[in-house]
Amino acid sequence: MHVLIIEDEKSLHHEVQQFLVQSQYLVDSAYTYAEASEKIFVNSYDFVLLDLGLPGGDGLDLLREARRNDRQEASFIILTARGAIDDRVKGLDLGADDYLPKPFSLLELQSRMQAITRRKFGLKRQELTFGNGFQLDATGRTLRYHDQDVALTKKEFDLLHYLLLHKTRVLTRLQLGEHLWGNVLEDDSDSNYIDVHIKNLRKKLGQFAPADFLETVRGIGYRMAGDN
Amino acid sequence: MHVLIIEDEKSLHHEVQQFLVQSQYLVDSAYTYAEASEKIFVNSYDFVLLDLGLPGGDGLDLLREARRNDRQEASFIILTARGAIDDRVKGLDLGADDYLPKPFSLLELQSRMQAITRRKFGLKRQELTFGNGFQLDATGRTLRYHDQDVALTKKEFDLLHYLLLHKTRVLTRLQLGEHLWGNVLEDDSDSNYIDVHIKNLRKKLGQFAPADFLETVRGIGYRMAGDN
DNA sequence: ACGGCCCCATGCACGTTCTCATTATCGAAG
DNA sequence: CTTCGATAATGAGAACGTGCATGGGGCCGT
Repeated sequence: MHVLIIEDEKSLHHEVQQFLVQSQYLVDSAYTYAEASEKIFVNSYDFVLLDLGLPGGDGLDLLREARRNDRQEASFIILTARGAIDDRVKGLDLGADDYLPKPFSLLELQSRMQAITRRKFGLKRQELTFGNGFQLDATGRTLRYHDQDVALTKKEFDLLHYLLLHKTRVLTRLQLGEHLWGNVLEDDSDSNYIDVHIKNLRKKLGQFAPADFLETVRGIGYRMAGDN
Repeated sequence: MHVLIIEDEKSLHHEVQQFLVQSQYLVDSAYTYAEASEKIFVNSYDFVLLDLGLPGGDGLDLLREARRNDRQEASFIILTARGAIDDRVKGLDLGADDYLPKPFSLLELQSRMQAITRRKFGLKRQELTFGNGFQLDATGRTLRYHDQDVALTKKEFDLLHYLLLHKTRVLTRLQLGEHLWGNVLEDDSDSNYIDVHIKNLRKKLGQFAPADFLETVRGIGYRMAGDN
């Protein structure tokens, strides 16, 4: 999951960053309006944490811009100073997904992000199931097949998780690269490392059950089949 | 175990503090509302001892704030003046775990804390068992393997105890650092002292039985496996 | 002052990720 | 049905990152 932190206050920024990195998110940083604007335009994120009191411009403009051309599918969480109710209302009007009054604890941030993810993908529980017996727990970062653990590396897990969230949708290598590796859009790297990870994933899953649910869509990308 | 004492009356505060430090807790202190508020938001605790008659604000607000979308996983124990029944009721309503009418004995405090710990982790007895023959007694701070004592240092014991309480859950170095060393998040110490303690622990336990129940989760942290 | 414990620095070992060369497979066109 | 170009899968190994082992120094309590 690719997250952008927009916050000018250094220590808070750093704290949140550390926490998210530890929690296995892929984190980008912006400290000013200009920086944020560029990154939002160039990259594609799953979450944007947006502080409003930015040097160089009104943070809400960023949200407005991003929502206008829906190239940015990120969920926005607004970080407001305590009591700035106006900003909250305006933010939610503009399509923010949630707001978080400062000061907030990291646990709270985490649970909001999880809640948003669940809402966004219409999940009821934290676990994702697929392929007749596999069960992925995003919080514990574990995968099980009928009660036995399946050991995956970090990248393998992230890849599987992302495919699973967008089940039945075809994901291009570009999209996977952006959200899981933070690659910029245009670098058409002739590398095939995503293919390699797909292969490794199939191999590991294949030890338990035929991994035909992870389909190749020739010329486009990969896709996780829905259950039947 | 990380404890925050919120109490403005100096001598009582000091007395409790001394006692808890002696009992091998990791103790933080707050004497005012503002101080308490900051510490609660920055750190993560296992217990918060909360006096309600605070200078600078109503202590119940702290509890309310903390409980609003699980900001803190800490257990709150409210310290009430004798007879202030209203506060007790309000406190328990807001999700306090217990209350303690002043004056109270330190032994009583200790037994309440132990009771809460047992409740929180669903334990019936005081002892935690694991790895086919090990038995950890939290009160006596002793570890035995089939009736023979295993000598552990303070940090080794605390580490083992904490992992055991959260059995099957992966604990990051960050979490261990916060709860056992009281580290704040931002010091990104690239130190490996937690690894060292893990190693020493494994070595000591390994003298009695294979210590494979203490698993490494690469890139994340450590985890105590459940018994089979 | 002494001993033990805790923290830190270093070097090594191993697992993970990525690159590259090669082989297999697909799909369109003849 | 066959051929051919494009695309994907594979295997091997290089580069990188992370955890583990070890020993020394400093700090604390006795």
